[in-house]
Amino acid sequence: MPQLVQGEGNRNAKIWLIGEAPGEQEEKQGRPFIGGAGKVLDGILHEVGIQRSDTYIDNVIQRRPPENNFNIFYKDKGKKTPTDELLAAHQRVRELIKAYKPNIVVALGNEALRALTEKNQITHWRGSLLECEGVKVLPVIQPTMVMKQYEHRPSVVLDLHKAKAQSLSPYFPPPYKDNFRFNLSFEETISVIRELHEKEYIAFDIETSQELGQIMCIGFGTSKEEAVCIPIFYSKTSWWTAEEEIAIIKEIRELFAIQKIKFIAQNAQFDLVYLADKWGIDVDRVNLWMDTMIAFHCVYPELKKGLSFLTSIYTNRPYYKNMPGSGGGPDVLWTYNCLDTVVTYECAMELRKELDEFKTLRFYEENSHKLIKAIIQMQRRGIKIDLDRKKKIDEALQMDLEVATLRLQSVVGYTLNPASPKQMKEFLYEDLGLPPVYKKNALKQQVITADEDALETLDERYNLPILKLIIDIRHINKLLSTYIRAELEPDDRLKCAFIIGGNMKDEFGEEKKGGTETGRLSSRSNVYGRGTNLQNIPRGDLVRSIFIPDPGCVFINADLNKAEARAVAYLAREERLRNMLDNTKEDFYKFIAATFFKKGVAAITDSERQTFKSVVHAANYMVGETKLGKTIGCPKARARELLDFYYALCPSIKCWHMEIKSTLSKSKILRTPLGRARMFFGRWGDDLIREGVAYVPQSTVSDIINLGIIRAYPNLPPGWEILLQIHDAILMQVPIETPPMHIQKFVKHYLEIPVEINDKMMTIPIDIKVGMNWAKMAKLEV
DNA sequence: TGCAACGGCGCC
DNA sequence: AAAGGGCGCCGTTGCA
Repeated sequence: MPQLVQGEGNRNAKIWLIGEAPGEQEEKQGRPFIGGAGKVLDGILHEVGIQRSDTYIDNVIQRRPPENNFNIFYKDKGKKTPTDELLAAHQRVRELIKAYKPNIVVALGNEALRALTEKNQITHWRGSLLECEGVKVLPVIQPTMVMKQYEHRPSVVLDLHKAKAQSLSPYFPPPYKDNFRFNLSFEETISVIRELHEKEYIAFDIETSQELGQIMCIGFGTSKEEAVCIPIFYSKTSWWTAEEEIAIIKEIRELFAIQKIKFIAQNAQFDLVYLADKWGIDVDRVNLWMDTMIAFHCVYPELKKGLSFLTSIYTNRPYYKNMPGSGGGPDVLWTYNCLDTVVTYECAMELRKELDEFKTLRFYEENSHKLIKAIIQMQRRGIKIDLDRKKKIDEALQMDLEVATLRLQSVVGYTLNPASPKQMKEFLYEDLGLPPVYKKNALKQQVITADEDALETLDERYNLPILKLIIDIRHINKLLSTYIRAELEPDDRLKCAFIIGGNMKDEFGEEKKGGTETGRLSSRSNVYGRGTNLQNIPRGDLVRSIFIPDPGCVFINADLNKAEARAVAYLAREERLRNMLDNTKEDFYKFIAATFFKKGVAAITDSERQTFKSVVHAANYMVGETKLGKTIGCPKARARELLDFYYALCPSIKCWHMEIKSTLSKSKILRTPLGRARMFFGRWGDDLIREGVAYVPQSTVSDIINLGIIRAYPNLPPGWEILLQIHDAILMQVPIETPPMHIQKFVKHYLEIPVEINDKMMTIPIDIKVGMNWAKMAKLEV
């Protein structure tokens, strides 16, 4: 007879935790939440500062279902009709809540959510303050899910913080008194827009139709409960007459030009690009004051940053993205639009306070925020493409591909697709019977692979020229499909989107993680789905040669010299490394190699230099000997020796690693010299420390280059444009007649930025190159 | 036919 | 014992 697991703890506690059903361990010991899930829960409670003894913990169902399969409590497969047992269990929990009236009940998981509120989908409702028997209910993702997918943990931590705050009183927060205005006449619309002129803060949001490529409506929120929505399109036609539409858009354009209004948006890049493209709004002149997505991403880059997630953290509004879609008529879209703006307004105000608490508000304002407009212009401009050259390269590669494919077929005897990992593995490890080569996949599992490394290894060992051919075919495929055939804009330019912090892709507002965790920019295809990532264009001549400056211009490439190595030297207070980088006239990596081999710098070969470049990189970022040995092609012991040499030469590097570890263990927050503060949520361990070790110098460097863009952008002389940011470099174009001296002066003035790190000023020198296409860039001669 | 997961690969 | 961090895009595959 299965044992019932009774609730545990103090029923008079202010905070209750209700789970789904006991698991194996719970059943054995007759206590709730004591197995793996219990450990997870305890850890989070500890982190949040809730004593388990100050809670009452129970489950909806008190007996363990066979195989932990909760579905047995439903009569049908669709999980719609609860059995009598489940209904009784719902009743029991509700009666208990009614009798004891805790200040708040945390519903852990979908079944608890259902039992207390009859709602579904914990991932939607988590963090929303709901009600049961007059008591506050906060749905939270269940610890079991955190065990399976660790990335759910942060939301549980944040939600339990909210639960703790709400447990102080039994009262619900005051309800929102929403005042949303829409469905106005033309005259009312014009006058409403003019009323907006007097507002200090306005949150705005557009709803678009990808299908029509149109802005459907625009909403303006002027407090956390007041908003107006102005429709433009509905159901494939304009809402207004042509004259009215022109007049309204003109009014909106004027509104956005008012400098004293502080504009707020969630992911302003998206809205501003549309507003500029469709309505001719002058992005440069909009006084954007706060971008909630970018701000949130500054501190919490690991978390989702969609509006619904922010809403659950910074407001008391319940989840609202479940409103009916287009079937609900125009009012639904407009209400939704209004809600988005008031929520954005409230989140902005709360985020502001939080950034201030984290002492990173200034960083947000001076760095991330100011970057937004500069980046929008880069995205809108794009780069000119040499169409003739592109066509020739396409044809040549296509030809090469066909020849190589035919040869492959004739050797193999059937149509083997080198782009298919499945077919390749069968070919290598079954047909040819070669011993499998392994690698670690994204989940850190050892898996059999047929990647380029494996092909090269096998070719070396067994001399199989066919593998070289396969590598060639893959290269050509990659070049053609990813780069040469990237979709151009209607104006034949290649454009991309730069992402500062997160991006929501789909039109239902479903959250998609985006942006980098390190403060770098990322690049991808733009909001229209055209273009591609322009930060990973192959370095060889072939592809880069199709990128050309506009007529009358030349490309200027400005890159920060050994930026990350310098940052590490300063961050680690590694005097010798700092001195070598700042004061050694010889090549830095050759110098280190020469020290190791105890011979002159001149005698160092290129391959020796490359080896030590890898060693420095590996040692700085806590790469192990195995991986290093693999990268530079030497036995593990040799790699160990090289690492030890470097650590002995620059002993402070290891101290710096320890420092990062100690800071992370204390606060989970790392602060960079530029004032960027990030909270870490990862599982404690070496991976987390390695992440921290990579994060600080990486973000420092990208923040410096971005600061350069911010400083240069408003001061660009006529005809000068910033085209790309590639982590530690920027690509610009300038009029061809610009004197080299002028270029050098400008670049050094705006881009070489002294930064104080550990009481010393670090200035990363900039190398400037110039050229008529991106492949042929030569050092700028002054 | 559309979608998500995955392997593979380009860059810093 | 062994361990690199950070991105985005393409094609294939398997599932709905």
